Parts: sequence; structure tokens; C-alpha cells
Amino acid sequence: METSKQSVTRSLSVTDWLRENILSGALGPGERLQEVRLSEHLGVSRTPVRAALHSLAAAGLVDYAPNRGYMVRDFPIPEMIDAYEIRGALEGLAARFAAERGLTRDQETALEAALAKGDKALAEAALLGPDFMVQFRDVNVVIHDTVLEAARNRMLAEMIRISYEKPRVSNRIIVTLEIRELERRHEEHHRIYEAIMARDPVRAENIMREHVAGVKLAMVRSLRAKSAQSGQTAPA
Amino acid sequence: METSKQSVTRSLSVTDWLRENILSGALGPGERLQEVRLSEHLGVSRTPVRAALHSLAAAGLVDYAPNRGYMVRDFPIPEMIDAYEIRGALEGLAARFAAERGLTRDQETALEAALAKGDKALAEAALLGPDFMVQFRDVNVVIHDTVLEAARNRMLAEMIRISYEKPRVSNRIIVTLEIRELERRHEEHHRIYEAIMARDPVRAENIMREHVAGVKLAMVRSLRAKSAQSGQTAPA
DNA sequence: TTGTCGTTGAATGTATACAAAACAGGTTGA
DNA sequence: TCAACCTGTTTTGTATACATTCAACGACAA
Repeated sequence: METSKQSVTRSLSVTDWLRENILSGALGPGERLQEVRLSEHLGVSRTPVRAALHSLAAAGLVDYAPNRGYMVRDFPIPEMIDAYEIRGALEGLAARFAAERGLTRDQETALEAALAKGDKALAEAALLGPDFMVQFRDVNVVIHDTVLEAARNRMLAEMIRISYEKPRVSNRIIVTLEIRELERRHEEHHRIYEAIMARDPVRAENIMREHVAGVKLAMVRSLRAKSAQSGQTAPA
Repeated sequence: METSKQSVTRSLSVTDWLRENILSGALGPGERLQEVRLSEHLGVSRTPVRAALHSLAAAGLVDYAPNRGYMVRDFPIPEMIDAYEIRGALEGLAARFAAERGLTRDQETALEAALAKGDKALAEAALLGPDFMVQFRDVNVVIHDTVLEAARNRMLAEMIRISYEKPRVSNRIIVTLEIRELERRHEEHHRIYEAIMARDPVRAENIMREHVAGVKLAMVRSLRAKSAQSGQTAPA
């Protein structure tokens, strides 16, 4: 197995390996995932490979046809852009639930710490250098995960996780690089926190939805930049 | 196999069998799903049973713990009520996409036919008898499925399907029995269709979301009625 | 050339034997 | 009495042999 960490079972290891390779793009859309080939490549039998493929098919990362096997699913750009709308609707709902149900002491502390860390990172952006992006990414993850936890709904959490686990849609990735954008984004984090603390569900939902819409726009811009770039080298 | 229709593979048959029995409540929350027991009961080997359990775990119907197996997941009433909010958010999005992207000729025809059938069924409710509910259910399914199809987004479709495939949350079930409710519900169907035809995404989304919220309220009422009922026989 | 049909091969579907891990019970020690 | 541990049993995890299905290829006839 080429992954560093070993999961409890081989099936889970293979699942992780496949997921990572699909999300990173190492396994491209349309690529057939044949059981024997994979099992030889990974040094396990067909059984855990089959289990992993089953899981990924249910998670929507690979397509399955009876008696024909699995292939990496196609993720059209328009659908990935839509995915941000879906994320926005779901995370908006999470913010609403959080505002309705309130935060635990720990969640409140975690959010405040994350907000403060973000403020600090933005203030020191210049001297932090490459570490800055790492820190800001962590802040982002903590804030969104905590709001989701505060929503207290397993099904919602699973759906948001599914919407994350697609190429190019993770909140683990900060698309934009402009500091101005990040400042606005973090300002929104503050406002989401305030709305939840004020127990204002409607406002919490609206801000969160707008927040994700902002991320979507940044991603669309970055995609356009990329396609313009590749357009120069390969116009077809 | 006790199910009537045979799927292409045994794995799929077992998956269907398990899903149906969980959704119907024949397999209750917490019930352990042991591979050998199931395979003997269904007359197949452990392999297809394992495959089915894997799929259902990914679909969120059963819980899995490594080396400990599977059990039917718990579906707390509050989470099932939340599920309607999730459905509302997602179906609202679908209506918005449909309004943005427009209907094909076929979709338009299908919606108009379903609306007319619903009108007719409501008008003749008294003399249709038990057939009435069946017809109205069909109308409901066609309308929601067609809007979803018009949204042209596979990921959204899959998520809505997942939110349906929980006990008590299907649009295949009409909770309310009051004709007045159904008339209002169907009136909303008309308005959703109009908003989509008018290419008004915001309005389409809002109406659809309200529409699902109405279904949620009817379901909450019906749950309260049921718990009051069972409360008489078993107050604890 | 084109269409149909049968063969062939490669892939998935299934069953089953064996390995490893978790649970339950009793035993032994303090 | 209680706790820790050892051990048999049960259950899941894995490997592999065999069955089945599908798709591609080529032969043959129109």
C-alpha cells in the first residue's frame, strides 16, 4: 500500500487510497477501475478492492454498471459550480440550525479562538509567508466544522461531507490568493458567529449562504484564469 | 429471496430487500445485521450480503464499525423532521435550477399532464374512493421528479434521493388525509410550474421550499396524532 | 460492403475456506 | 469480593477458485 497511514482494515485503506487519487486527479474521469489490476497494483486480493469500489460508488465518486464494473465518474465543471450552490444551501441550513439550537461552551470557545487566529494571521500576512495560507485554511476548517457540529444533525453533516468530497469543491482548499478577498471572507465568519450567538436563524442562514456564494465566485474566476492559461497553449 | 422482482445481480437484490425492510420498519433501529444469519435467511452466500451492507452503510441506512459489523441505524424523530428542511432546501434549489435552465418540451408536457390529472382527481375525490390517494401520489411523484430532472444536476438528484430514502420522509407517501390540505398542496404545484415557466428562479425556489415545509408540518401533525394514540396504550 | 451470428476472452459475480479480531465465560490471583 | 487474564466461541476480514455475463472479434452469407 502506498499510503502512509494504515487503516484498521485493508478495505478502508483501499477506499482511502482510491478516494485520494480520484480527488487529486491522479485517476481521471472515465478511467476504468478493474478489480484485478487494482488488487495487483496495491498488493491485496480482489475482496477489499471490491468493497472499496462499492463504497465509492455509493459516495458518488465512481460509476457502476452491473457486470461491467467501475469507472471514475465525470465531474463536469458546470456541475462542480452547482455544487457550491448545494454546499451553500446545506451550510446555510447548518448555520440556521446552530442559531436555533445554540452553541455549547466548547463550540463557542473553539469559534472565538478560530476567529482570533484568523484576525492575527490576516494582520501578519506579510511576514507569515507561505505559512499564512496553511493557518487560514485551518481557521476555515475549524469554523465550518464547528458550525456543522452545532447544527446537531447527522444527516446534514453527511450530505455536506459528500458535497465536499468532489474534485475542486473542498473547503480544505482556499481558491483565492488575494488578501482583500480573504479579509472579506473572514469578516463574514465574524458575522456568522454573531448571528448564531444572537440566536438569529434567518440571518445566520443568509450570511452563510452568501459566504459560500463568495467562495463560488472566487472559484469560477480561478477556473476562468486557468482555462485562459491553458487556452494559450492548447486552444483546441 | 422473498422479494418479487429479481435484480440483475444477487447483490442488488439483497440491497433492495434490506432497504425495503429497513424503510418499512420490519428491521428496527439497533437491530444487528449479521452476515451469516442474513445469508442463510436469504439463501445466498455471504458475498452479496456484504456488498449490500456496504452500500447501505454508504447510503446512511446502517451503521458500520470495523470488525464489529452492521446494525440498523437509529432515525430519531427530530432528525427526520430536520430531513424535511434539508429536502426543502435541496428541492428549492432544484426548482431554481429548473427555472434558470428551462424545461424541455417533454418535461413541459409531463408537468401539464400531471397537473391536469391532479385537478381531475381532486374534483372527483369523493367518487374515486381509495384510488384517489394512489392517483394523487403518482401526480406528486411525477411533478417532483420532473422538476428534479429539469434541474440537470446529477449530484443534486442523488442527494435528494438520499434524503428520501429514510423512514417517514418519502414523497411517495402522502401523510395528510385532509382534502383541504391536498388542494393547497396541489395549488402550490401549479404555482411552482408557473414560476418555472416564467423563468423566475427566486420565486420557484421560495414556493418549492414553502411547499415542502407544508408537507413537514402535516407530517409533524400526523406524528403528534400517532404519539397521542400510542400514549394512551403505553404512557411510558 | 454490410449485417448477423457464433466464438472467444476478459471482466465481474458468487461461493467458500481460512485468518484474525472481538466478545463472553470462567478461572486464578490478590 | 473484585479485578485481571486466559480461553473458547462467534463474527467479521481476506484470499481464492469457480461460474456467469458481456463485449469484441471474425467468419459467413446476403
